[in-house]
Amino acid sequence: MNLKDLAASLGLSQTTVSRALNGYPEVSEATRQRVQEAAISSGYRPDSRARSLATGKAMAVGLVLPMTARQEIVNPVFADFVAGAGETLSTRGFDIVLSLVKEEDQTTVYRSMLSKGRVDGMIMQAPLTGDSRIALLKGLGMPFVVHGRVSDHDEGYCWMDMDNRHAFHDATCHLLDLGHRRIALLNGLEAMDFAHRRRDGFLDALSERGLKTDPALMASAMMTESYGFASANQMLALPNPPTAFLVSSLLVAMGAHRAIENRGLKMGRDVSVVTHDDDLSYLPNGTPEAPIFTATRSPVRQAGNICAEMLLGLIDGSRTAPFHTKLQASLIIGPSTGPAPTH
Amino acid sequence: MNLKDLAASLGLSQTTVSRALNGYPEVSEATRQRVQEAAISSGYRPDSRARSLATGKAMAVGLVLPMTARQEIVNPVFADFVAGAGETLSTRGFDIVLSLVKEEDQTTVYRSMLSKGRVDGMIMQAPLTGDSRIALLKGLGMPFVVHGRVSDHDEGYCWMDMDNRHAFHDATCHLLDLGHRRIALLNGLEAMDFAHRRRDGFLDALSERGLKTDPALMASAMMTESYGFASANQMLALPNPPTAFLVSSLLVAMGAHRAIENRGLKMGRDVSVVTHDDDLSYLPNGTPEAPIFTATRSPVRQAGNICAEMLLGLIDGSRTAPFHTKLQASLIIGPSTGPAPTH
DNA sequence: AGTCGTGTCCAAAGCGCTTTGGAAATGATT
DNA sequence: AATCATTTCCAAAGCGCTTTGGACACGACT
Repeated sequence: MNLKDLAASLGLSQTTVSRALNGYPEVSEATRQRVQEAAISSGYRPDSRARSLATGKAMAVGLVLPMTARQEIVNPVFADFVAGAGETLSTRGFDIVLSLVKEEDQTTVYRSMLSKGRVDGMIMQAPLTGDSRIALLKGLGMPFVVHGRVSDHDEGYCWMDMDNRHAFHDATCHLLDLGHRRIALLNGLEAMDFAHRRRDGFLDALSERGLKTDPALMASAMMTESYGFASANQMLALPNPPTAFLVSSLLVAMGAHRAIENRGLKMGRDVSVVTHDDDLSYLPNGTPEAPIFTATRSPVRQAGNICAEMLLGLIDGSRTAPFHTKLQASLIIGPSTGPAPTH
Repeated sequence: MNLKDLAASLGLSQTTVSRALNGYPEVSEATRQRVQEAAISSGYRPDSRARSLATGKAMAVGLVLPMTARQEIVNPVFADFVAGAGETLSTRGFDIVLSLVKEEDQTTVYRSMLSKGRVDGMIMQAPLTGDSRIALLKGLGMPFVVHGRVSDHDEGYCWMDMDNRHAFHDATCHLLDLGHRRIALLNGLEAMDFAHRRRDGFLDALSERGLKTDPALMASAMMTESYGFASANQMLALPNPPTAFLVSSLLVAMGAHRAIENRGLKMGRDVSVVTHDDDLSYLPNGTPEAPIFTATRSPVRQAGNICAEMLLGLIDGSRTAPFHTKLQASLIIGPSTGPAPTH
């Protein structure tokens, strides 16, 4: 059943039926009523392609996310981010078209987006340092928003980012204020741009207080629980072990926690831990009333909301690129931090 | 730059240009060469809507996933599942259109899919017990595959499922064989269909050996680390505590592990733990050589591959619904299980 | 009676592609 | 030289919608 058939069955023109269905005023209320009923009872569903072709609007946005084929790992924040973006987009009638991009095949990059008209704009997630995909997106001449940014090149496009540098700077200061002097950094893969910024925040805070960094207390890897366990365990075995850990994700913090307990130490008393918390729905940091870890929190779901909102502004023309949004993480104090032990 | 312009600039007809670009044989190699070069240099990108309208194929599949608005939780396996499905689909030129469906608004359910032509088929994830969405999908008259199934109604549509009942039956037997008699079940939300099946497998194994179940040793909730910690902790405090835990997810198992260690017990010696492991990329169960937990493993990413493959078969007509795929989990033996302590 | 809105509807022209049913040119065969 | 198959190309008809530019009827106002 298409519009033509529906119009014929009603003895009306396609124009009138289309207008009746889409709420245009040039049609009498009685006719509109009649048309709507017929549409429902006949199970008429408009063809989105035809409509999109006629209107020029796809009513969809593309979401491109990297899949490093080598490591076969999927970004754990993805689910919550997409939930946030989807939430915002669906209230405005937009769909999400996923584009899983393997890093290496730059030729077929954005294949789905390569054919025109599928989406009205794009959101890019998790840029790497010096990510070339941004230039690619610019070349497509389509509105886009980046979740995160590329350090050496953060102008000329829209991005939304958490202030990673500031968050880790503050977290480090918090530990320093508690008297900690040997602070370890368990960072994410430094190929990711945000990890870069976090390290900078950490290092700046230390050098502001005239402290030197110990390379043995800095690790960087994919953010898994096992990594947290192994590297914390190793650092705690050093002759001069750290009294505090600054950690890049809750999962890694859980590993560090395990390593601490495993050595008969108590987190928050013998060793302090501050972690970043993306506030993933399936990985809560305890409860709001009783967090497990002291954390710099920035809900990634909200980031999804904001990116979507920004992109929609770009698409409907109410805003023009480039503009940016920077979010500040909030420092949540939990029982995982305490004064540096004195001995 | 559209096909018409491109054809005009080459002095050819649209027909010929279209055929040259799409690899039809009715065009000379020289012309094809010329056309392809012109297409690239002019930055021609075909309009997917127009193409889709003309061919009748959308070259996209819809992925509907529930978002229980109440709990605001996102299914943690989603990311890996979509990675698997996306992997398979992208090699065949298919895109993924996401549809985040809030449970309650059944009216706008599959809004994106409600307008015709956007997708050629759909994959549905994480069905609830007695999920009404399956009837809805049937009504759309479009091929679809369900990841999981609905217990009381698993005929008449395509599904792919891990044999949850069998896996948990075997895991329970494994613990029974080790001499455990008080075994606790930390299950997922029993509104989820798979949780139902897992409980059945667990209960069947117990009753086969003539053992009764203790309601105090059965918990069911969203699968978070905190839940694992809290309920394991509570059960271990019972006058007659369990000697083994059968757990529904790695995250919950980590919480249980924490509770065990927290009480000064040692996992694998004092208390055994078997968990299900979806093999999520960002949440590995140790390493392949050295798993942390004894686990029933079934990679959800592979499930994504299979669902996509099934759906593609349905779409291209090489297979016809309904048919099913049932996967068996493999039992991985790790250090988290050992003989029941005797005292 | 003539004019002017105003409300209601329609025919037809796109949107940019694929595909059908030829047509023209070329070379091979009689 | 005439016939036929082959190769190479094209005009035009969709696909199903939106939207432009009227047409027509009707009552109101001069």
